[in-house]
Amino acid sequence: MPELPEVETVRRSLEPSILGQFVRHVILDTPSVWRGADPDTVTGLRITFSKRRGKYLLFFLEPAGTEGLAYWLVVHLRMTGRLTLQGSPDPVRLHTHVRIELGGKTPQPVWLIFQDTRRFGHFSLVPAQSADQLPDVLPCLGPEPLDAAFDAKVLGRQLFGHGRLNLKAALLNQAIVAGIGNIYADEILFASRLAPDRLAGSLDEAEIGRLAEAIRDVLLRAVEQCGTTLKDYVDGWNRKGSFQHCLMVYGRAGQPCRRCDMTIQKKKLAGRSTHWCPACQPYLPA
DNA sequence: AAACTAACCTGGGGGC
DNA sequence: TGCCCCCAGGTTAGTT
Repeated sequence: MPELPEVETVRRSLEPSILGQFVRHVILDTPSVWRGADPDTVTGLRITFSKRRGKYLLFFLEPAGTEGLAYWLVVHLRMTGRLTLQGSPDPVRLHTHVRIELGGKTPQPVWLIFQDTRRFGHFSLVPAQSADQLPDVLPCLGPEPLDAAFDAKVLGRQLFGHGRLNLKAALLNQAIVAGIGNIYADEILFASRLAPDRLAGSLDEAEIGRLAEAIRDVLLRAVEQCGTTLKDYVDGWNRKGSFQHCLMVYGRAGQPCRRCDMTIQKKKLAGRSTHWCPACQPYLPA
């Protein structure tokens, strides 16, 4: 489920309630979702910083005094993971895997709850050098598309060497650009008027420019709308996103294109269902 | 290098 | 109502 806009929305919704809080207690209901250092290691540490990198959420945990190690708590929600806040550890809803009690800043404790139906999501707890140095448990990730530095030149450089990869696969490749998943890949390609099966190496300069612009534009608009809720996704306070109302192609196979009325097509590409408008996104450049 | 499959999991929907 | 198959927002590993 969660792609960059959803993960960013979760991060922003959690931040005010968890920054500056101390970890009081970690209840690990499903041990297999936890990797790295023992959960008890973080008891007494304070959350001082949160960050998103691609689809990863990172929390920086610092010791209260000068003694002890700092840690990164790295979370990936995969398809159905949810990170929400509640006032108590109960009720324990179905598919709850981790419950973390936070306190110290607020009079009442706050509980950070991790639920994940499919159990693909996971936590990694790793020692940290500094908040500037991201942990090496993160895989190789491409540039952040919402960073100011991201532009056509950066995208062109990232695509170089992947000339024979189709655009759908290229956008889904986290090492080329971080944070794009199946929904936004299709929406981005529609916005840039490029066919999903065009090869990355076949783009001219103008097309790379359109693609870079569409990546930023679609993701920014989706963040403004607090993400896309199709089924499971909610933010830290159980609120749904609203970008599902803005989708132009994803999930619209057989329906008329919102721009030209042509029927939206669907086929499997890069192993994922891919939606596009054959008129707005002709295979051959217009 | 890239395409393809299966794997990790659970649940929902469609067809019969 | 129930069963079977396919599908799902992600990623990795193994194979051709």
